[in-house]
Parts: sequence; structure tokens; C-alpha cells
Amino acid sequence: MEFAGKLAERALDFVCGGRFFDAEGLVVIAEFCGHGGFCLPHCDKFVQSVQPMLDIRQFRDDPESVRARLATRGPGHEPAVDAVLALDAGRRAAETSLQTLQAERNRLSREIGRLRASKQDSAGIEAEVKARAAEMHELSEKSAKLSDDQRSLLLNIPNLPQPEVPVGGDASANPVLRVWGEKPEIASPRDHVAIAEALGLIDPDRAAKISGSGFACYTGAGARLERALINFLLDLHTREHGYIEVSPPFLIRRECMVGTGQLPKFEDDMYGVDGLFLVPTAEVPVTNLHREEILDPARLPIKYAAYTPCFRREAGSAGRETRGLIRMHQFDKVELVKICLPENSAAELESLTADAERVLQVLGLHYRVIELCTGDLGFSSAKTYDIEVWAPGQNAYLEVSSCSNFEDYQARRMNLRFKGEKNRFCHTINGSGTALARLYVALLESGLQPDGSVVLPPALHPYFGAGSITR
RNA sequence: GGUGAGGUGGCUGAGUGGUCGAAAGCAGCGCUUUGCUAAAGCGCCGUAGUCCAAAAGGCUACCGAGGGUUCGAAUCCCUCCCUCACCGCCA
Repeated sequence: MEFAGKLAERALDFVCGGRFFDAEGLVVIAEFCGHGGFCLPHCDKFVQSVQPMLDIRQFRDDPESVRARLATRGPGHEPAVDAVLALDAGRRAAETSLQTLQAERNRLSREIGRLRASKQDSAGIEAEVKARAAEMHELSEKSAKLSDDQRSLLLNIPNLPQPEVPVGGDASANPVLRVWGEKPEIASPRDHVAIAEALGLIDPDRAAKISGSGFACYTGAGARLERALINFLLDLHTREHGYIEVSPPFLIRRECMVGTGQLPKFEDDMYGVDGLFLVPTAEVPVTNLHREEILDPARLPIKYAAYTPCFRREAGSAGRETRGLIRMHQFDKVELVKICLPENSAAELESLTADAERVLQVLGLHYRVIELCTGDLGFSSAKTYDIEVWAPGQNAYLEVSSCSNFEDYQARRMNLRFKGEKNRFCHTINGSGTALARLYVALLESGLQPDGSVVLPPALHPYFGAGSITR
């Protein structure tokens, strides 16, 4: 209670970020309010632009199918489905009785207007209407609460996997779809950190000194290579694959994070600054560019390529892959985003994946493409392909791109539609094209020469300004 | 950071507390006229929820969001969010 008073004095923006620091430095996690985030019970943020992301009609019309498809993601979703349906029934009952009262009130109010206009007495009717005010108020609050609760539940239910997505429990059930190239012959493979440090490309110790673990600092030719990769990737996608380059803001509003599905569920993975969020991926700003718009279908598909750094707390993976460039709190990425018509999204996902694969083909890097099974699928995705590049020094494949079809899941959340007979939700697709740090790892470990230098693929020469990196 | 002005349908833009879901214009759709185009005339043209087995139709809500006043709010009051303009500071 004491906290509530203090909280109320602060800017809602900050409070809604989920953490509140009181005068003693205590961190208070505000109450989950059902508005799509952690906020104060009275907070009304987010309600305005948040749409239910799964169609409630689908729940009503075919609950068994919804249940069955969610069950393929893993256990634990049934209760939410049941709760949504129960709330839906209650909500509709409350709305119906409320509406009956409202209709009666409107009728009487009009009558009062008529009586007054003709200078007749209306006190009796006025008293009658007034007598029902409390009942109406109560019903209206009840129905609003049910409606908010339902929306909140829906926001936390993941997308339905496409029916043909292979069913499986975890990553071990992901089928390999294709393999490109072959593992390079490296006499004595070395870890990229050793290679990069020997060549003076990165400075992990000083990176840790200024930012802590999980950050990279590229230096000299290492920094130049990073910059070369950004330019190479953007040029490839904009010149050869028809994407429009976008350079978006790196700090974005909460509702955009809700729009693409990072929130409300994954707030712990995000960095926040002053009520805004640091982009966890360019997917967020770029897909949201057209939020709340009704697009001309003749303009679709819209294809964007964007470079941004990506900021992630990696909250759930403390201690994993802490060394090197493989898992960091900040990394660079070029992201591909498409907004398209529903009937084309399946084909657009295939071509976007092909565009991302092309990066590795042009660089001559061995890779494989896997399909994520239902249990490994991301929250918002209906179907996902992962592209994994071979890293000889790790003796492992590294995920450099995750290409997903979200169907209308994100579009619903951000109210992104196209004009038609009836305005319908667009489909959205995105995939990395590609993540830079892991690509960097693969390039160093695959191009390693016996003398410790690294030979770069010809495609990078004009961007890097040399064909190899030597001491 | 300071000050001011605003947020109304796909867009522009009116709106006196009661018949306003909201004038008008543009765009869109249909029809008529004309040899085609163009133009003109007429009509239609928001979203969501809910009732009905469904259609037809009815009802309810929505004028940035939330709350309040009132028998009745786009209109009055409060809070918040957002946008724009000017000033200051700054790359």
C-alpha cells in the first residue's frame, strides 16, 4: 500500500517497465495488471492499441483444434484455452445484460428530451433512470474486467504452429532439411577467440572492463571486418534481392514490443532505457513501421533489410557460452522483414530463407537448414527454419538465422491490415540475413591458415580492402 | 528543459450537452447518360461487440486513453498518452 502511493507519483512509463526503485533502492516488481505488461493495477497503458492476437472466434468455433495445436508446443496451454473460453462466455453474458440496460436507458433519455422540449414534466422518468445507475456501473465494470482478463490471457498464448510443422518436444527433434557445401579441411582447428586475439581483432578483456562480460570490442582490422560485413550484407540484399534498406531507431516503444510478441512474456530478456526498450532485433522496429496502417495490397509484399545492433539480457542462459562471440548482450545483425498477403506468406518464407542462405553461399561457408519442431518453435512463430553455419573451431553448427512465418499473429497485435472487400490482417515474416558475430566466428575458423592468418572469401575483399588478415 | 496548439471515419475537415455514427469534400463501389476516355447525375460506402439456428434485421459501444459530472457527453471537468510548432541546450 505504501508502495502504491509512491508508485502513483512516478511516471507511468517507468513504472510500467516492471521495476520500480524506491528511495532505499529496493526493486519492486509491480503487479501484473492484465494490460499486457507489469504495471500498476490502475494503469491504463497498452489497452489502446493492443489487439487479441489469436482470433477469439477460432477458440469458440473450434476449441479442440486450438487445444490440439497448442498441445504440440508442449504441456501447459490447455488451462489457458479453457480460461479464455470461460471468460468469453462470462463476458458475453455480462455484455448482453449491460446492453439491455443501456438500450432502456437510451430510450428513456430520449423520452426526457422530448418531454422537456414540449415543456412537460419528466422528473418521474429521470428518477427511474437514476435508480439503475449503480446496477449499470457494476455491470459495466464487470464486463470491462472480463474483457481485459481475456485479452491478457490471449496475449500470453503463443501462436498456433502450422499443421505440417513436425511435432517434437525439443531441439533434438528438429529435422535437417538440407546441407550446403562441405566441412572445410582445417589442419588444426582453433577457437575464434584464439585466432582473433592472435591477430589483434578483438579485445575481450578491455570489453569486460568497460561493459562487463557478454560484450565484444573489435579493434583494428577486426573492427574493419565487422563494418565490411554490414555493408556486404546490406548491399547483397538491397541490390540483388530487392529489399529496401531501413535504418531504424534503436530505442522503441513498449507497444511495438507487444506488437511483435516480445512482450508481455519476455520482459526479463529486454533492456530498458527511460521507458523505452533497446532493440532486441530489428524485427521489432521494422515490422512495426506499418503498425495501425491499412496498406494498399498492390504495394505488397513490402521487403525491408535493416542493420541494427541487438541487445539481449540473455537472462535465462547465464553461464552458457560466455566466452567469445557466440552469445552476447550486444551483437550486430542484418534483418530481413516482409509484410505480405496471407495467401503468399508460405512462398515468401521460402524465398526469404533462400535470400538468407545466399549469404553463406556467396561466402562459401558450409551450412545446413533445419526446421524447428513444434516444441522448439518461438512464441510468435507458426513455422520456422533455422540456418546453421559450420564453425570448425567449435566443431559445431551455429545458428546464424531464424526465418519465421508469423502469419497474422503479429499483424493482429499491431493492427496491421491491408485493404480489401473486408480489411484483413497482413502476414509478417522475418529472418536474419544474417547475425554478424557468429558469421564472424565461422569466417575466422573456416579461413584459418596454418600460419595463423585468415583468408577471407573473395566476395568480402572489396569491402574489407584485402584478401586476408595477417598479424 | 520552457511555452503554446492540437488529437474526429481510408484521407482532408465541420460539429450549439438531446433526433450525432457524426456535415461537407476527396478516394472507393454500383447504376444512369455519352461512340471510348473524360465529365455529370443518382445511390451505396467506418470498426467492433452482441442478440437470432442463419439471413434479414435489432441493439450496444467507439470522435487519442482512462475516470468524473448529467436522466443524457464528440461537446463540460480531471488525469494520462501522443503529435506538432516556437524558444533554450546540443552532435
